Amino acid sequence: MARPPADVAADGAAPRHRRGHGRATLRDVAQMAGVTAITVSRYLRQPGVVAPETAAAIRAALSATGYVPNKQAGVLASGRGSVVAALVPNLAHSIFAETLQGLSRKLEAAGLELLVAASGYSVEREEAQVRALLGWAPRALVITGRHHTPGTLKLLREAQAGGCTVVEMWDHHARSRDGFPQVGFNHRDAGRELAEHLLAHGRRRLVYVDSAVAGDYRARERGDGFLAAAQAAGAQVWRVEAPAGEPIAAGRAALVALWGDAIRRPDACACANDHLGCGALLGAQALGLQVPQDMALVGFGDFELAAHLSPGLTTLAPPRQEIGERTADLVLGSGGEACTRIRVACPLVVRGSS
Amino acid sequence: MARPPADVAADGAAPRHRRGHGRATLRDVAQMAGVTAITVSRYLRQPGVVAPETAAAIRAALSATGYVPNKQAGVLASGRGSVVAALVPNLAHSIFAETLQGLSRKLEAAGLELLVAASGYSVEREEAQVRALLGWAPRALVITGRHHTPGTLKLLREAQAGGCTVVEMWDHHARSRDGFPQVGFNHRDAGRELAEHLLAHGRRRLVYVDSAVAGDYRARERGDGFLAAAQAAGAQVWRVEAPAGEPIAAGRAALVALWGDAIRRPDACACANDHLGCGALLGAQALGLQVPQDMALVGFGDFELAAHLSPGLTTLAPPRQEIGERTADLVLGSGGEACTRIRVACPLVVRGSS
DNA sequence: ATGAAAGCGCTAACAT
DNA sequence: ATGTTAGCGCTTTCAT
Repeated sequence: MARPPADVAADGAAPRHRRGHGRATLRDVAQMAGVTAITVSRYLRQPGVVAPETAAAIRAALSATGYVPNKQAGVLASGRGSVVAALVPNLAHSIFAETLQGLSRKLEAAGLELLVAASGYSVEREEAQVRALLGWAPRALVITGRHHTPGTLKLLREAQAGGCTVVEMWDHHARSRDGFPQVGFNHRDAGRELAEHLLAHGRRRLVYVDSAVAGDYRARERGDGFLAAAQAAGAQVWRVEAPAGEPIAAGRAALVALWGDAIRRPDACACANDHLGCGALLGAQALGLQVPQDMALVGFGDFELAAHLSPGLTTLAPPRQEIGERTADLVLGSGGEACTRIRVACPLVVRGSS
Repeated sequence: MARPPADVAADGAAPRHRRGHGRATLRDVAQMAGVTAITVSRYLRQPGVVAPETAAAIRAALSATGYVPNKQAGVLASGRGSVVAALVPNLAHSIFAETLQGLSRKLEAAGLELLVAASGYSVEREEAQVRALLGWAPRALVITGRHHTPGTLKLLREAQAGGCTVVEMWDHHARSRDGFPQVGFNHRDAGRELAEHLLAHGRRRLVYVDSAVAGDYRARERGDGFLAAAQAAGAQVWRVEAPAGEPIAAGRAALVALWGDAIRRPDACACANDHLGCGALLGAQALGLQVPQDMALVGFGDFELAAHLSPGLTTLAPPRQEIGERTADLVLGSGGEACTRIRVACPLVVRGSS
């Protein structure tokens, strides 16, 4: 243990209780090395500026004490933090988890740390989390999507004004009202692409199975694009909502219900995501349908399962990790300051289901 | 000394160098409310102790300024932080992502925040990350597994001594040399259980396909348990390593190689994880084998894919989210201080592949 | 119920 | 190349 018992009598006045948590501080290291705190501080940041002998003494003291710098103090004193805060709907969803992994990897290389929170697709929770995250004075705040409460927007704008880089990921919109940097793709266009694919294959009775998750507006927008494109082509098209609950089972149930409706039976079905899509595929097979002959199926997300069913599920493949990496570039300022609205590709992956 | 109000109009005289990042502080709020900073601070923490009128004035000032408390300052002054740091091998692996989601959800409810990092299965990177994370004086440090470098162990012990709760998750060992709280299950036992299942079904030529990831010692330990149990039963058993690269393809390749070896062809194959296992299953099907007649297959992890192939892959289902939740309980001190070594169940899920 | 003083551990600015 | 001083924004302790 490095630190002498709680108080020092050199002061003359009665020392108050020491409040620290007992770990070695810069002063402890400095005393041991026979210098003052600022010298150690300087050594830590630019080892070159201290004299070689001093450096050696400091190195010795550093390892003898097992010194770990207190970052809160550093941030407070310097005004610049090394934390990046990221807010996603759910940490476990593979698309966001992979994005965070990409983000984390690049940030780590730059010495930044990642503070995360999950909003559960609720904009109210999102606002509370943004407030809490901003309390750390992060260097950047990465948020999912472009739909936020007015309160959140206010917080984001203030943070931005205070020098915090704000990035919206997983979306891309040419005329976004708030104007934050973005890294993503347009979900309306994505939905449109799925419809056009099905139309090109001769489908004329299209249905969009929407997510049951209330706050998933990106799924909703894909549906909007899907419906618009199908209507523009003069095809029949409508939208249903998947039942709540476990998404693969929900997709299955949705498909069974759709097929059961003899009056308005679709010949193609687009699902809001690949979980629903794979469920629908499994449901179709359970019903003995031929996919894609009886029913074409497409999804969104390119989840792992989609590639390994047979037939495979046709889907759109967002570059999950790349979104995180490009976001990190933006945060690090190495992405080219010129373009702060990055559109990533979201290619169609055609498999057997369509 | 006296800091001019934040919104000074007559700022001209360059009032010292102000180092703050311009956001409203407690003092700004206090001035506007006609009280001092400490009163606002108290109001924030225990609204009941201030007079109703004062409270009203403070509330008004709070929302007028859009005050966001600076947590670094709070932690520094109070000595108790609200950050929990978590270190996993990879944020994108579903098992860890779900654990983090469970952890995050429970911590959020308690007002704690989550700082994450990914070690990439490297104990050296782990040590660097632990050092960096401890710099935030976290209330708790959650780490994956019980194998660490001596340097990491030293850091962990010092942190623990300084009041930081240290938890090892995803492992459980009765006589762990370092003695940190744990939340997990024993991987040797898990491997043994897989072997016993296969032996009980009459298999006598068993192979364990180990992970190619160098630092995945838990996979290695499952293999140890698997081999020990098979040997104890007098069965033939050996271990191979999956090829490096994308794990489903690797599992496939491993199975093809195994079947191709006519001299030592197994009748059952346990894979280090379900990615390899599903790959092996797909490989067996590609070869035209009957699963499980020609070859029984088991995996580990209960990844989503395992349930949806046909036949389904028999596997061990670790309670991924529960591990995060129980870890949170430990961190929050609500898990019952009595037992700091929590063993969670990891049930065998028998499907068609065995 | 509110305030004043002190200081958490560190770094920016201004010395030397 | 190293030290001194002041202060980041907040909360503690001790007063009123």
